Amino acid sequence: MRDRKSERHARTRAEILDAAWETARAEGLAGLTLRDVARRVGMQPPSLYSYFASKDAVYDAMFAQGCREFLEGQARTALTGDALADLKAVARYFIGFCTENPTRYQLLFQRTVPGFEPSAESFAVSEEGLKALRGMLAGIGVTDPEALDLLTALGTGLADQQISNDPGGDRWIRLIDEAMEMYFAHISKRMKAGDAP
Amino acid sequence: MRDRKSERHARTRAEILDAAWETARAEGLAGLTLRDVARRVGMQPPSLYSYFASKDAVYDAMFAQGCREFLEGQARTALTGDALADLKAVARYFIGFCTENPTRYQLLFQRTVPGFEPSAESFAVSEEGLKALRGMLAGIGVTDPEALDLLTALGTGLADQQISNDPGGDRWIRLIDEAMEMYFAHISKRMKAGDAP
DNA sequence: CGCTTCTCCTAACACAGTTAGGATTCTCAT
DNA sequence: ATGAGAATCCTAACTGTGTTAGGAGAAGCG
Repeated sequence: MRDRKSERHARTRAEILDAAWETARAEGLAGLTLRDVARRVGMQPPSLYSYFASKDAVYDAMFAQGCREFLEGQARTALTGDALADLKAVARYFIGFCTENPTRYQLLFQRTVPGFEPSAESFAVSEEGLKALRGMLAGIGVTDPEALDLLTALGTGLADQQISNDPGGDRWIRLIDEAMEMYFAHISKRMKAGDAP
Repeated sequence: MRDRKSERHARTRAEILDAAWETARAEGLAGLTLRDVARRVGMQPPSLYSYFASKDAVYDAMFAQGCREFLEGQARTALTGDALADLKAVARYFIGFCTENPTRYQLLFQRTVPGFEPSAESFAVSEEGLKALRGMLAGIGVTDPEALDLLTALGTGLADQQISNDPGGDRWIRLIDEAMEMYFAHISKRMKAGDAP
């Protein structure tokens, strides 16, 4: 039978989470206030504690939700088999995801919230996303951990820069393409050199 | 004549700043508390307001000090004239500076403190550091803004990754070298291609 | 209908940054 | 040396934060 009680609970929880995202986008991640969230959903602040054990639990739920969104978008990114083109597509997706919602990026990848650390549960979701990303790259032929680190550094660096400079601009597309070409040339050369003796 | 009054003021101010760095390193940047700083220097919290107008002013002073430290170290980085070697040296200095004191890096480059934005004055010091860095790179032959963005992204990405993975390790030296070789090959190719028609 | 459980409330606490206002002490020209 | 003036440092108190305690009322289910 339908469990009306827990359905209602989940619905309210989602409502609170939405309100939390609203405040976070408006006031910044650190500017998020339980009192503000409560006002938005028409409750008194302590009432939120029926749905989240603490403010950190709210951040944690936002984190997990962000990871899930990342995964969904990732699954929609079509690959062609052309390594360089796919590399560009993955990078574009990643940086597009980051710039689309800087608050979310900040929470997921910059870990900029004062004392917050994702719970084991949420972290697992995050790991799943990374695994999928790594799978994509392996499909392209990038498996060397050092090369992967290089690529990761390039990706997060570009995203950071993009967000702090002109989020929403499109100069970054050129920059990403250039970066990926640079990276592709590098690993191609290395693979030709035959690093596995 | 010696102005004993302002000397004493400056001395106490420096003392407070040191205490602030101590707490920041121990508790994290966001965990810095005026009450904690006051306890460390043997004062009551409100007394700090004779030296700093607000908590943000403390962050601001820390920011400016960090920038000055960056400049000093930068001036000590000797260049040889060999472009690739110099590129590596600059990158190593940058990332060494970042990993040496992650708290300082966080304040200077990640801007992770809740509502803090550096004042115009402190920001000027920061700009001076960037100008010097840009000068170094120009000396090596890197002036193309897009190439510079690419390099910046690579540098901050590597620093971020290094700090969150194994600060103090030395694997990053290899990674930096590899990154700089990759970057150098890229701009060399581009310059040969003759991007200036 | 009656029992249980959940929801949401008010009151209050601890701990931030910060302000007000007043002793005390230091500095320096007279 | 001494008194005016300024700087230092204090206590008390305010606002806004997250959070806890405890209870009134509604919702759901037999």
